[in-house]
Amino acid sequence: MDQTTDLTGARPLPIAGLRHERADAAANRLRILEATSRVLAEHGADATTIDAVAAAAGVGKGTVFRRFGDRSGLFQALLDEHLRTFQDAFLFGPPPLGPGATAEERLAAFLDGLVDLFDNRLEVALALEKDRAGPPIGGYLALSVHAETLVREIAPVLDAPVIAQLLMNALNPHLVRYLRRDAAVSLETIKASMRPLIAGLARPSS
Amino acid sequence: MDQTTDLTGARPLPIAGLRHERADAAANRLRILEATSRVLAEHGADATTIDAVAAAAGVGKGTVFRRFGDRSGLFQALLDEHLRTFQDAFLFGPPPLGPGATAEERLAAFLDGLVDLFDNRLEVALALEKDRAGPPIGGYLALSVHAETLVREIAPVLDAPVIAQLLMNALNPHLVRYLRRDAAVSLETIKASMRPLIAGLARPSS
DNA sequence: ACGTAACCGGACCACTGGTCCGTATAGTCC
DNA sequence: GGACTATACGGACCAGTGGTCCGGTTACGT
Repeated sequence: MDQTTDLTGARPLPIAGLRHERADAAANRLRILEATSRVLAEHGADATTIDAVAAAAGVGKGTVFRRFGDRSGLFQALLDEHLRTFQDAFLFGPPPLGPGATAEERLAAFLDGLVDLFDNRLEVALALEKDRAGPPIGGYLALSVHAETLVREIAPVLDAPVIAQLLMNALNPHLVRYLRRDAAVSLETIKASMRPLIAGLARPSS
Repeated sequence: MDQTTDLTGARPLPIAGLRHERADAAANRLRILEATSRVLAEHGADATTIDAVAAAAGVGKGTVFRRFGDRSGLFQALLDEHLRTFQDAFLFGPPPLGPGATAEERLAAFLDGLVDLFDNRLEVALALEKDRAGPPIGGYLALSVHAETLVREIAPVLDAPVIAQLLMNALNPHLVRYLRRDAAVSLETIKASMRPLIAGLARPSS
Protein backbone atom coordinates (compact mmCIF):
# COMPACT_ATOMS: atom_id res chain seq x y z
CA MET A 1 0.00 0.00 0.00
CA ASP A 2 2.71 2.44 0.98
CA GLN A 3 5.11 3.01 -1.82
CA THR A 4 7.26 5.53 -0.06
CA THR A 5 8.32 4.83 3.47
CA ASP A 6 7.46 7.77 5.60
CA LEU A 7 8.27 7.91 9.26
CA THR A 8 5.39 10.21 10.00
CA GLY A 9 2.89 7.62 8.85
CA ALA A 10 1.41 9.88 6.23
CA ARG A 11 0.41 8.06 3.13
CA PRO A 12 1.10 9.45 -0.34
CA LEU A 13 -2.37 10.76 -0.95
CA PRO A 14 -5.85 9.62 -0.12
CA ILE A 15 -6.98 10.55 -3.58
CA ALA A 16 -5.03 8.98 -6.39
CA GLY A 17 -3.57 10.46 -9.54
CA LEU A 18 -1.45 13.21 -8.07
CA ARG A 19 2.28 13.27 -7.93
CA HIS A 20 3.41 15.05 -4.83
CA GLU A 21 1.71 16.19 -1.74
CA ARG A 22 2.88 19.66 -1.05
CA ALA A 23 4.74 20.18 2.19
CA ASP A 24 2.13 22.48 3.67
CA ALA A 25 -0.58 19.99 2.82
CA ALA A 26 1.28 17.17 4.52
CA ALA A 27 1.89 19.31 7.55
CA ASN A 28 -1.76 20.17 7.75
CA ARG A 29 -2.77 16.55 7.57
CA LEU A 30 -0.61 15.84 10.56
CA ARG A 31 -1.92 18.83 12.45
CA ILE A 32 -5.47 17.77 11.72
CA LEU A 33 -4.96 14.20 12.87
CA GLU A 34 -3.27 15.37 15.99
CA ALA A 35 -5.99 17.91 16.68
CA THR A 36 -8.64 15.23 16.17
CA SER A 37 -7.01 13.05 18.77
CA ARG A 38 -6.89 15.92 21.18
CA VAL A 39 -10.48 16.98 20.70
CA LEU A 40 -11.70 13.41 20.98
CA ALA A 41 -9.80 12.93 24.21
CA GLU A 42 -10.89 16.21 25.73
CA HIS A 43 -14.47 16.52 24.62
CA GLY A 44 -15.60 13.07 23.56
CA ALA A 45 -16.82 11.65 20.31
CA ASP A 46 -20.13 13.49 20.23
CA ALA A 47 -18.55 16.91 20.56
CA THR A 48 -15.95 16.18 17.94
CA THR A 49 -17.44 17.96 14.98
CA ILE A 50 -15.47 18.86 11.92
CA ASP A 51 -15.69 22.50 12.87
CA ALA A 52 -14.22 21.73 16.26
CA VAL A 53 -11.39 19.75 14.73
CA ALA A 54 -10.64 22.44 12.19
CA ALA A 55 -10.58 25.08 14.87
CA ALA A 56 -8.35 23.02 17.11
CA ALA A 57 -5.99 22.41 14.23
CA GLY A 58 -5.96 26.09 13.34
CA VAL A 59 -7.13 25.28 9.87
CA GLY A 60 -10.17 26.00 7.74
CA LYS A 61 -12.79 23.30 7.61
CA GLY A 62 -12.45 23.08 3.87
CA THR A 63 -8.95 21.84 4.44
CA VAL A 64 -10.17 19.01 6.58
CA PHE A 65 -12.57 17.85 3.92
CA ARG A 66 -10.01 18.19 1.18
CA ARG A 67 -7.55 16.03 3.13
CA PHE A 68 -9.93 13.35 4.30
CA GLY A 69 -12.89 13.41 1.99
CA ASP A 70 -15.58 13.31 4.62
CA ARG A 71 -16.17 12.88 8.29
CA SER A 72 -15.87 9.16 8.11
CA GLY A 73 -12.58 9.41 6.26
CA LEU A 74 -11.04 11.50 8.98
CA PHE A 75 -11.78 9.04 11.73
CA GLN A 76 -10.89 6.13 9.56
CA ALA A 77 -7.49 7.60 8.90
CA LEU A 78 -6.98 8.15 12.59
CA LEU A 79 -8.14 4.70 13.58
CA ASP A 80 -6.11 3.08 10.85
CA GLU A 81 -2.99 4.35 12.49
CA HIS A 82 -3.81 2.41 15.59
CA LEU A 83 -5.13 -0.57 13.71
CA ARG A 84 -1.88 -0.95 11.87
CA THR A 85 -0.09 -1.78 15.09
CA PHE A 86 -2.68 -4.33 15.95
CA GLN A 87 -2.52 -5.76 12.47
CA ASP A 88 1.22 -6.20 12.67
CA ALA A 89 0.78 -7.93 15.98
CA PHE A 90 -1.65 -10.55 14.82
CA LEU A 91 0.02 -11.11 11.47
CA PHE A 92 3.67 -11.16 12.44
CA GLY A 93 3.93 -10.84 16.21
CA PRO A 94 4.50 -13.53 18.81
CA PRO A 95 1.82 -16.02 19.78
CA PRO A 96 -0.84 -16.37 20.96
CA LEU A 97 -1.88 -13.38 18.89
CA GLY A 98 0.54 -14.03 16.07
CA PRO A 99 1.32 -17.26 14.23
CA GLY A 100 2.52 -20.16 16.30
CA ALA A 101 -0.53 -20.84 18.41
CA THR A 102 -3.61 -22.84 17.53
CA ALA A 103 -6.27 -21.07 15.57
CA GLU A 104 -8.60 -21.10 18.53
CA GLU A 105 -6.02 -19.52 20.79
CA ARG A 106 -5.28 -16.94 18.16
CA LEU A 107 -8.93 -16.11 17.73
CA ALA A 108 -9.34 -15.67 21.46
CA ALA A 109 -6.29 -13.43 21.57
CA PHE A 110 -7.55 -11.51 18.58
CA LEU A 111 -10.86 -10.77 20.23
CA ASP A 112 -9.09 -9.83 23.44
CA GLY A 113 -7.01 -7.42 21.41
CA LEU A 114 -10.11 -5.97 19.89
CA VAL A 115 -11.55 -5.34 23.33
CA ASP A 116 -8.36 -3.61 24.37
CA LEU A 117 -8.33 -1.56 21.20
CA PHE A 118 -11.86 -0.36 21.73
CA ASP A 119 -11.04 0.40 25.31
CA ASN A 120 -7.93 2.37 24.46
CA ARG A 121 -9.26 4.20 21.47
CA LEU A 122 -12.86 4.28 22.49
CA GLU A 123 -13.63 7.76 21.31
CA VAL A 124 -12.18 7.24 17.86
CA ALA A 125 -14.06 4.02 17.46
CA LEU A 126 -17.27 5.67 18.62
CA ALA A 127 -16.82 8.59 16.29
CA LEU A 128 -16.28 6.26 13.39
CA GLU A 129 -19.22 4.12 14.36
CA LYS A 130 -21.52 7.09 13.93
CA ASP A 131 -21.48 6.98 10.15
CA ARG A 132 -20.50 3.39 9.57
CA ALA A 133 -23.46 1.50 8.20
CA GLY A 134 -22.85 -2.20 8.20
CA PRO A 135 -20.13 -3.26 5.81
CA PRO A 136 -16.66 -3.28 7.32
CA ILE A 137 -14.51 -0.63 5.75
CA GLY A 138 -10.96 0.60 5.85
CA GLY A 139 -8.87 -0.97 8.55
CA TYR A 140 -11.79 -2.99 9.81
CA LEU A 141 -11.73 -4.93 6.62
CA ALA A 142 -8.34 -6.40 7.36
CA LEU A 143 -9.55 -7.44 10.77
CA SER A 144 -12.58 -9.13 9.29
CA VAL A 145 -10.45 -11.05 6.89
CA HIS A 146 -8.19 -12.22 9.65
CA ALA A 147 -11.07 -13.30 11.85
CA GLU A 148 -12.59 -15.08 8.91
CA THR A 149 -9.38 -16.97 8.24
CA LEU A 150 -9.12 -18.12 11.83
CA VAL A 151 -12.73 -19.19 11.97
CA ARG A 152 -12.36 -21.15 8.79
CA GLU A 153 -9.30 -22.84 10.20
CA ILE A 154 -11.11 -23.85 13.36
CA ALA A 155 -14.27 -25.05 11.71
CA PRO A 156 -13.84 -25.62 7.99
CA VAL A 157 -17.39 -26.73 7.67
CA LEU A 158 -19.09 -23.63 8.95
CA ASP A 159 -19.84 -20.46 7.13
CA ALA A 160 -16.73 -18.61 8.20
CA PRO A 161 -17.41 -15.11 6.86
CA VAL A 162 -20.77 -14.87 8.53
CA ILE A 163 -19.54 -16.21 11.85
CA ALA A 164 -16.58 -13.87 11.74
CA GLN A 165 -18.91 -10.93 11.21
CA LEU A 166 -21.13 -12.02 14.04
CA LEU A 167 -18.22 -12.38 16.40
CA MET A 168 -16.74 -9.03 15.55
CA ASN A 169 -20.12 -7.42 15.79
CA ALA A 170 -20.64 -8.80 19.25
CA LEU A 171 -17.90 -6.44 20.26
CA ASN A 172 -18.86 -3.01 19.21
CA PRO A 173 -17.59 0.23 20.70
CA HIS A 174 -20.98 1.30 22.00
CA LEU A 175 -21.33 -1.92 23.92
CA VAL A 176 -17.82 -1.73 25.30
CA ARG A 177 -18.47 1.76 26.52
CA TYR A 178 -21.74 0.77 28.08
CA LEU A 179 -20.33 -2.28 29.81
CA ARG A 180 -17.27 -0.51 31.09
CA ARG A 181 -18.69 2.82 32.07
CA ASP A 182 -22.29 2.23 33.04
CA ALA A 183 -22.26 -1.41 34.02
CA ALA A 184 -18.82 -1.29 35.62
CA VAL A 185 -17.71 -4.49 33.95
CA SER A 186 -14.00 -5.16 33.85
CA LEU A 187 -12.07 -5.76 30.67
CA GLU A 188 -11.23 -9.20 31.94
CA THR A 189 -14.87 -10.07 32.33
CA ILE A 190 -15.66 -8.94 28.84
CA LYS A 191 -12.82 -10.97 27.42
CA ALA A 192 -13.76 -14.00 29.50
CA SER A 193 -17.32 -13.68 28.29
CA MET A 194 -16.24 -13.90 24.68
CA ARG A 195 -14.56 -17.25 25.27
CA PRO A 196 -17.67 -19.39 25.46
CA LEU A 197 -18.84 -17.89 22.19
CA ILE A 198 -15.86 -19.28 20.34
CA ALA A 199 -15.67 -22.47 22.38
CA GLY A 200 -18.49 -23.96 20.37
CA LEU A 201 -16.85 -23.50 16.98
CA ALA A 202 -14.58 -26.50 17.19
CA ARG A 203 -17.05 -29.26 17.76
CA PRO A 204 -19.17 -30.35 14.83
CA SER A 205 -22.64 -28.93 15.33
CA SER A 206 -25.34 -31.45 16.21
CA MET B 1 -47.72 -1.10 32.40
CA ASP B 2 -51.08 -0.79 30.69
CA GLN B 3 -53.79 0.09 33.10
CA THR B 4 -56.60 0.42 30.59
CA THR B 5 -57.01 -2.19 27.95
CA ASP B 6 -57.23 -0.56 24.59
CA LEU B 7 -57.82 -2.49 21.42
CA THR B 8 -56.02 0.05 19.33
CA GLY B 9 -52.82 -0.59 21.16
CA ALA B 10 -52.50 3.00 22.21
CA ARG B 11 -51.15 3.35 25.67
CA PRO B 12 -52.64 5.89 28.07
CA LEU B 13 -49.96 8.49 27.61
CA PRO B 14 -46.25 8.48 27.08
CA ILE B 15 -45.86 11.31 29.51
CA ALA B 16 -47.31 10.70 32.94
CA GLY B 17 -49.50 12.84 35.12
CA LEU B 18 -52.36 13.52 32.74
CA ARG B 19 -55.83 12.09 32.97
CA HIS B 20 -57.25 11.56 29.54
CA GLU B 21 -55.84 11.63 26.08
CA ARG B 22 -58.15 13.64 23.94
CA ALA B 23 -59.78 11.79 21.06
CA ASP B 24 -58.11 13.87 18.39
CA ALA B 25 -54.77 13.31 20.02
CA ALA B 26 -55.23 9.56 20.06
CA ALA B 27 -56.31 9.59 16.45
CA ASN B 28 -53.27 11.57 15.50
CA ARG B 29 -50.96 9.15 17.29
CA LEU B 30 -52.37 6.36 15.20
CA ARG B 31 -52.10 8.32 12.01
CA ILE B 32 -48.52 9.16 12.80
CA LEU B 33 -47.53 5.60 13.55
CA GLU B 34 -49.20 4.41 10.42
CA ALA B 35 -47.56 7.13 8.35
CA THR B 36 -44.18 6.25 9.82
CA SER B 37 -44.59 2.66 8.75
CA ARG B 38 -45.52 3.74 5.29
CA VAL B 39 -42.67 6.17 4.85
CA LEU B 40 -40.17 3.65 6.19
CA ALA B 41 -41.40 1.02 3.78
CA GLU B 42 -41.45 3.31 0.79
CA HIS B 43 -38.38 5.42 1.29
CA GLY B 44 -36.17 3.60 3.76
CA ALA B 45 -34.85 4.48 7.16
CA ASP B 46 -32.49 7.21 6.05
CA ALA B 47 -35.16 9.22 4.28
CA THR B 48 -37.58 8.90 7.14
CA THR B 49 -37.18 12.29 8.74
CA ILE B 50 -39.66 13.71 11.16
CA ASP B 51 -40.72 16.24 8.56
CA ALA B 52 -41.45 13.47 6.11
CA VAL B 53 -43.45 11.55 8.67
CA ALA B 54 -45.42 14.62 9.68
CA ALA B 55 -46.20 15.45 6.08
CA ALA B 56 -47.24 11.88 5.32
CA ALA B 57 -49.49 11.89 8.35
CA GLY B 58 -51.01 15.22 7.38
CA VAL B 59 -49.96 16.67 10.69
CA GLY B 60 -47.66 19.41 11.91
CA LYS B 61 -44.26 18.30 13.06
CA GLY B 62 -44.87 19.76 16.47
CA THR B 63 -47.58 17.17 16.91
CA VAL B 64 -45.15 14.37 16.25
CA PHE B 65 -42.79 15.62 18.91
CA ARG B 66 -45.57 16.21 21.39
CA ARG B 67 -46.82 12.66 20.98
CA PHE B 68 -43.51 10.86 20.98
CA GLY B 69 -41.02 13.12 22.67
CA ASP B 70 -38.25 12.81 20.16
CA ARG B 71 -37.17 10.94 17.11
CA SER B 72 -36.09 7.94 19.08
CA GLY B 73 -39.41 7.78 20.89
CA LEU B 74 -41.33 7.57 17.65
CA PHE B 75 -39.43 4.59 16.35
CA GLN B 76 -39.39 2.96 19.72
CA ALA B 77 -43.15 3.17 19.91
CA LEU B 78 -43.43 1.66 16.47
CA LEU B 79 -40.97 -1.11 17.14
CA ASP B 80 -42.51 -1.87 20.49
CA GLU B 81 -45.71 -2.82 18.73
CA HIS B 82 -43.89 -5.52 16.87
CA LEU B 83 -41.75 -6.50 19.81
CA ARG B 84 -44.80 -7.14 21.92
CA THR B 85 -45.83 -10.02 19.69
CA PHE B 86 -42.38 -11.48 19.89
CA GLN B 87 -42.33 -11.04 23.63
CA ASP B 88 -45.60 -12.88 24.04
CA ALA B 89 -44.25 -15.67 21.91
CA PHE B 90 -41.12 -16.28 23.93
CA LEU B 91 -42.79 -15.77 27.29
CA PHE B 92 -46.05 -17.63 26.85
CA GLY B 93 -46.06 -19.25 23.42
CA PRO B 94 -45.32 -22.84 22.46
CA PRO B 95 -41.82 -24.31 22.53
CA PRO B 96 -39.14 -24.17 21.41
CA LEU B 97 -39.49 -20.39 21.71
CA GLY B 98 -41.76 -20.48 24.72
CA PRO B 99 -41.44 -22.47 27.93
CA GLY B 100 -41.29 -26.24 27.62
CA ALA B 101 -38.00 -26.62 25.79
CA THR B 102 -34.49 -26.66 27.18
CA ALA B 103 -32.89 -23.32 27.81
CA GLU B 104 -30.44 -23.91 25.02
CA GLU B 105 -33.19 -24.67 22.53
CA ARG B 106 -35.09 -21.63 23.68
CA LEU B 107 -32.07 -19.41 23.31
CA ALA B 108 -31.49 -20.66 19.80
CA ALA B 109 -35.13 -20.06 18.93
CA PHE B 110 -34.97 -16.65 20.51
CA LEU B 111 -32.03 -15.62 18.40
CA ASP B 112 -33.70 -17.04 15.33
CA GLY B 113 -36.71 -14.94 16.15
CA LEU B 114 -34.54 -11.89 16.50
CA VAL B 115 -33.10 -12.49 13.05
CA ASP B 116 -36.59 -12.78 11.64
CA LEU B 117 -37.68 -9.67 13.45
CA PHE B 118 -34.83 -7.64 12.06
CA ASP B 119 -35.50 -9.04 8.65
CA ASN B 120 -39.20 -8.23 8.75
CA ARG B 121 -38.92 -4.86 10.37
CA LEU B 122 -35.53 -3.93 9.11
CA GLU B 123 -36.23 -0.29 8.41
CA VAL B 124 -37.76 0.37 11.80
CA ALA B 125 -34.86 -1.29 13.51
CA LEU B 126 -32.38 0.66 11.43
CA ALA B 127 -34.13 3.94 12.11
CA LEU B 128 -34.06 3.25 15.81
CA GLU B 129 -30.44 2.19 15.70
CA LYS B 130 -29.48 5.61 14.46
CA ASP B 131 -29.85 7.32 17.81
CA ARG B 132 -29.47 4.34 20.11
CA ALA B 133 -26.17 4.59 21.93
CA GLY B 134 -25.33 1.41 23.74
CA PRO B 135 -27.69 0.68 26.60
CA PRO B 136 -30.72 -1.35 25.59
CA ILE B 137 -33.86 0.72 25.91
CA GLY B 138 -37.58 0.31 25.58
CA GLY B 139 -38.67 -2.99 24.16
CA TYR B 140 -35.10 -4.12 23.71
CA LEU B 141 -34.73 -4.16 27.45
CA ALA B 142 -37.25 -6.95 27.82
CA LEU B 143 -35.40 -8.95 25.21
CA SER B 144 -32.13 -8.47 27.02
CA VAL B 145 -33.61 -9.66 30.25
CA HIS B 146 -34.98 -12.74 28.61
CA ALA B 147 -31.72 -13.58 26.91
CA GLU B 148 -29.94 -13.05 30.17
CA THR B 149 -32.25 -15.44 31.96
CA LEU B 150 -31.72 -18.16 29.41
CA VAL B 151 -27.97 -17.73 29.43
CA ARG B 152 -27.91 -17.94 33.20
CA GLU B 153 -29.94 -21.09 33.05
CA ILE B 154 -27.59 -22.71 30.58
CA ALA B 155 -24.39 -21.68 32.27
CA PRO B 156 -24.95 -20.56 35.84
CA VAL B 157 -21.27 -19.97 36.31
CA LEU B 158 -20.74 -17.45 33.58
CA ASP B 159 -21.41 -13.77 33.57
CA ALA B 160 -24.86 -13.99 32.09
CA PRO B 161 -25.66 -10.30 31.53
CA VAL B 162 -22.48 -9.66 29.63
CA ILE B 163 -22.80 -12.76 27.48
CA ALA B 164 -26.41 -11.95 26.74
CA GLN B 165 -25.42 -8.48 25.60
CA LEU B 166 -22.67 -9.86 23.42
CA LEU B 167 -25.00 -12.35 21.80
CA MET B 168 -27.69 -9.81 21.10
CA ASN B 169 -25.13 -7.39 19.81
CA ALA B 170 -23.81 -9.95 17.38
CA LEU B 171 -27.14 -9.57 15.65
CA ASN B 172 -27.63 -5.97 14.86
CA PRO B 173 -29.86 -4.56 12.14
CA HIS B 174 -26.99 -3.06 10.19
CA LEU B 175 -25.27 -6.41 10.00
CA VAL B 176 -28.44 -8.21 9.04
CA ARG B 177 -29.02 -5.76 6.24
CA TYR B 178 -25.48 -6.07 5.03
CA LEU B 179 -25.48 -9.85 5.10
CA ARG B 180 -28.84 -10.18 3.45
CA ARG B 181 -28.66 -7.46 0.88
CA ASP B 182 -25.02 -7.05 -0.06
CA ALA B 183 -23.60 -10.43 0.82
CA ALA B 184 -26.68 -12.37 -0.30
CA VAL B 185 -26.67 -14.54 2.79
CA SER B 186 -29.87 -16.42 3.55
CA LEU B 187 -31.74 -16.12 6.80
CA GLU B 188 -31.11 -19.78 7.41
CA THR B 189 -27.38 -19.29 7.11
CA ILE B 190 -27.43 -16.44 9.56
CA LYS B 191 -29.44 -18.47 12.03
CA ALA B 192 -27.24 -21.50 11.56
CA SER B 193 -24.17 -19.35 12.11
CA MET B 194 -25.44 -18.23 15.47
CA ARG B 195 -25.72 -21.80 16.72
CA PRO B 196 -22.02 -22.45 17.26
CA LEU B 197 -21.82 -19.27 19.29
CA ILE B 198 -24.25 -20.62 21.85
CA ALA B 199 -23.02 -24.18 21.60
CA GLY B 200 -20.07 -23.35 23.79
CA LEU B 201 -22.10 -22.02 26.69
CA ALA B 202 -23.06 -25.33 28.16
CA ARG B 203 -19.69 -26.91 28.72
CA PRO B 204 -17.57 -25.58 31.54
CA SER B 205 -14.86 -23.45 30.06
CA SER B 206 -11.38 -24.90 30.23
C1' DA C 1 12.34 35.30 -10.68
C1' DC C 2 8.38 33.46 -12.49
C1' DG C 3 4.32 30.71 -13.69
C1' DT C 4 1.30 27.45 -12.41
C1' DA C 5 -0.69 23.73 -10.12
C1' DA C 6 -1.89 22.83 -5.70
C1' DC C 7 -3.69 24.51 -1.66
C1' DC C 8 -6.14 27.41 1.83
C1' DG C 9 -9.95 29.61 4.52
C1' DG C 10 -14.27 30.51 5.73
C1' DA C 11 -18.63 32.22 3.79
C1' DC C 12 -22.26 29.67 2.28
C1' DC C 13 -25.74 25.93 1.57
C1' DA C 14 -29.07 22.19 2.57
C1' DC C 15 -30.98 19.63 5.85
C1' DT C 16 -32.29 17.91 10.46
C1' DG C 17 -34.01 17.47 15.08
C1' DG C 18 -36.23 20.12 18.27
C1' DT C 19 -38.79 24.40 20.37
C1' DC C 20 -42.46 27.85 20.81
C1' DC C 21 -46.61 30.18 20.93
C1' DG C 22 -50.85 32.11 18.95
C1' DT C 23 -54.92 29.72 17.55
C1' DA C 24 -58.40 26.04 17.54
C1' DT C 25 -61.13 22.63 19.71
C1' DA C 26 -62.68 18.57 22.62
C1' DG C 27 -64.73 17.67 26.80
C1' DT C 28 -67.18 19.11 30.76
C1' DC C 29 -70.10 21.50 33.82
C1' DC C 30 -74.04 24.31 34.28
C1' DG D 1 -77.17 24.54 24.25
C1' DG D 2 -73.60 27.66 25.88
C1' DA D 3 -69.57 28.88 27.93
C1' DC D 4 -65.12 27.85 29.97
C1' DT D 5 -60.61 25.65 30.17
C1' DA D 6 -57.27 22.23 29.68
C1' DT D 7 -55.41 20.16 25.92
C1' DA D 8 -53.86 19.88 21.39
C1' DC D 9 -52.52 21.74 16.79
C1' DG D 10 -49.50 23.63 13.14
C1' DG D 11 -45.79 25.49 11.12
C1' DA D 12 -42.59 29.39 11.54
C1' DC D 13 -38.46 29.45 13.76
C1' DC D 14 -33.89 28.12 15.80
C1' DA D 15 -29.30 26.08 16.28
C1' DG D 16 -26.12 22.78 14.90
C1' DT D 17 -23.88 19.78 11.31
C1' DG D 18 -21.73 17.84 7.29
C1' DG D 19 -20.32 19.28 3.05
C1' DT D 20 -19.38 22.69 -1.11
C1' DC D 21 -17.28 26.51 -3.50
C1' DC D 22 -14.35 29.91 -5.10
C1' DG D 23 -11.37 34.13 -4.79
C1' DG D 24 -7.08 34.68 -2.99
C1' DT D 25 -2.47 32.58 -1.57
C1' DT D 26 1.67 29.85 -1.80
C1' DA D 27 4.92 26.03 -2.58
C1' DC D 28 8.02 24.51 -5.85
C1' DG D 29 9.93 23.03 -10.40
C1' DT D 30 12.19 25.44 -14.01
